[in-house]
Amino acid sequence: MATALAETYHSLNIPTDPTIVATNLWLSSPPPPPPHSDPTAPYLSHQLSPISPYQTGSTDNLTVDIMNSASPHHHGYSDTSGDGAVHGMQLYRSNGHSTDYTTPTGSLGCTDIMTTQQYTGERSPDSGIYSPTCHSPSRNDYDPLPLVPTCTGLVSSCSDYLGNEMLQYSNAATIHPPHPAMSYSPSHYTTTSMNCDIPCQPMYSPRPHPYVDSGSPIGQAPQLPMGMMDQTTATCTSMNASNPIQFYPETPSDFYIDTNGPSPPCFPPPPPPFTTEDFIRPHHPPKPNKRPRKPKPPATVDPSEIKDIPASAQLWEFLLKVLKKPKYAYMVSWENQQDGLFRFHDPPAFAALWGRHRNRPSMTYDKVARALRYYYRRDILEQVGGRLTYKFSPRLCKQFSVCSSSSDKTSAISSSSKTAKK
DNA sequence: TCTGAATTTCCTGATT
DNA sequence: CAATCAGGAAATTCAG
Repeated sequence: MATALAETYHSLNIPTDPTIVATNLWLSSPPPPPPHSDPTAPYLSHQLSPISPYQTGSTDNLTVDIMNSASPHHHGYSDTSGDGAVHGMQLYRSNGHSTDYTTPTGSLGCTDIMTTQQYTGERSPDSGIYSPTCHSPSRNDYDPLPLVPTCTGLVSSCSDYLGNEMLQYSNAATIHPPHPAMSYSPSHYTTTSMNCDIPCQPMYSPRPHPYVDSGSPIGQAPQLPMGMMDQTTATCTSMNASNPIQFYPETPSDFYIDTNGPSPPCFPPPPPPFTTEDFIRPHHPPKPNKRPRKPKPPATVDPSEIKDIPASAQLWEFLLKVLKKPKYAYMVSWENQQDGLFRFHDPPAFAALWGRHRNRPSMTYDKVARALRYYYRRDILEQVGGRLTYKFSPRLCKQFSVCSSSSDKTSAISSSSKTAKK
């Protein structure tokens, strides 16, 4: 793939750097920046990228450690650059839940996540190091999922969409195609290949953000903060293998970002990927009791979020699959797998996941819960006392071994459950 | 086209 | 007070 990239560069008369290797997205020693950048010039490897309002410094090779934290809502970030700070990361969380984030420099403790939270950096006047700070933007000035429409820097190997109500992590910079005429497919932002011949496609369709009332002057997703990448192996695979969440190493290996001061933009910004309307909470006027149903939106290209779960899977089957995937454990996880007891930790996130699986964008936890309650009478679930806690029935657990980690016979109950009395 | 299963949607009321 | 639970009722989707 490096050969293909080199050929592309050669065809565009773009110098390549021999130190670029397939698994290295970033270089450890950026060359000096040019004296100025020409927006019309070809993208040279040493050109600067635009500086965003959320400029940060160097970027750590972040480890998102959800499973191993004390709380399922706790996310730890490792300081792989070893300087005592976690750099250049933005965290987007829009599920409305309070979360406490801890970094090597201390607890950040953001609590208001009615809007997307952003963790941005502040440069220390002494050390020049950027340290994470917590920024909870107001409802009218937050940054709604800026990565989504630009699909820049997507690493497909950890590209599971965690969703509208879920978490998206980014490091500090944005990948840009090396030339305006080029575009990247998300699938080619792997650690081993880049290709420019497939049109860039947004990973997610633009969607209304549930936490914006109106009037937000959002026209263009802002560029993500830029910073010098101080890791040479900041790849998805370097993350906690049990929690391979979506990750956007934004800077291709052949770009360098100046952290020593403001930099002029070196290429035209991408077209506005969002409109204001994309982020306005859909208005729900008062409805009569018997309301006309909204027409179902056209099916997306692939509504199934988890590829190994058939779109026709029932909710309980979907649940079992999700429960098997550690990366979704922050949404729902076993409380006692032997007993079939599980608990939702992030109900909106799971609802969004289920909704996408079924191409139901308006899915909510309330609806999921209603569907789950129907399982009581079908002896698929049984009632337990705790909030957000459900339990697969002993029949299901015993008969189909779905509650132990041994075998997967979930397909067997599909047919049998169809005979259950309504 | 019809039918039934499995939700999905909306609702009211109770509980935490 | 908000979130969640419980369950009724009706609409929707889809497979057979």
